[in-house]
Amino acid sequence: MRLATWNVNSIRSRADRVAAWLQRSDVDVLALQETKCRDDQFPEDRFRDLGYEVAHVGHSQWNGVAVLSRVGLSDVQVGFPGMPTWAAKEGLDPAPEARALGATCGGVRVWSLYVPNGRQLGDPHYDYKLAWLEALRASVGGWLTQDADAQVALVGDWNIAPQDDDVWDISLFAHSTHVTEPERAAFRGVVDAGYADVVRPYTPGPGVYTYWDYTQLRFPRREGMRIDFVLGSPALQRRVSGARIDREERKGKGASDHAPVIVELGD
DNA sequence: ATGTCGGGTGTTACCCGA
Repeated sequence: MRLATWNVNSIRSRADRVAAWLQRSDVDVLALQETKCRDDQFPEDRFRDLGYEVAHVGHSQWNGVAVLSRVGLSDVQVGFPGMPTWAAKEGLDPAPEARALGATCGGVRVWSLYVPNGRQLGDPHYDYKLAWLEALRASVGGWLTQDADAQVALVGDWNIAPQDDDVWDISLFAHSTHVTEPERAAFRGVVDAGYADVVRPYTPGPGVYTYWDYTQLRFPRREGMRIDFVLGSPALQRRVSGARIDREERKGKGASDHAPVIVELGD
C-alpha cells in the first residue's frame, strides 16, 4: 500500500495537479491539508472518478483536511477528543477548526493533520498551537495504550522543524516559530508516545525539505523547511519499506508551496 | 521583512493568512 500526505494550499486551485499526480504516482491513500474550502465546495467527483472515496472537513476558506482512499474508507472522525477550539473572531464562540480528520483505509487508521501555525512568538496562535499539540499527544498516546498493535499513521503539516537541519539556515530562525524548544518538545511528545518519523530514514538531510516559501525565490535557492511528516505507530513502522519526498511536484506554475510525502507499506 | 501565492469582499483594490 502506498500512503501519501500533501498540504495542497487550496484543493480548488490545485485539483488538476492533484488528480494528475495521483494518477501517475499510484497512491492508494492521500491525506490533504489546507484544502481551503467548505465541504460543499470540495471537488469530490473529480477524485471519485479516479476511484477514490473522499472524506473532508472544511468550515470556511481556512484550514480544511481530507483523506482520499481507493482501499476503503470507514469510521470517519472529525477532530480528536479534547482538540482545542478557536474563536475565529472577537466575540464569537470558540469552535473546533478543520485541522484533523481520521479514517480507516486498508486497515490503517490515517489521521490527516494540519497543526496550527504559531505565527509569532507571544501570539495567541502560538499558545494555541502548543495546546493543540499537547491535546493531540494525549489522544494518540491513549490509542496505543488501548491497542499496542494498532496501525496508526499521523500525517500532515506539523508546522515544526524538529531538527536544526530541517531549515536551510538555523541562524535566521532565532526569533521564529517552528524551531522553538516548546514546539520541538511537543513534537517529541508525540514521538515518545510511540510514533516514529518513518520518512527520515529514507530521506536523510541536510538540505531535504518538504516546504519552500513562495517568496524570496526560496525554492530555486533550495531554502526550505522539513515540516511535513508521517509518524507511524510501532505496527505501522514495521511495514514501512520505503519513503520519499516528491520535490518535483514543487516545480512549475501552479505548484503548492509544499511537496507530497510518500510512504511504501509492505504486507 | 515578504521579490508570492491562496482565499475573501462593501470587488477591478484592498483585506487576511501562510
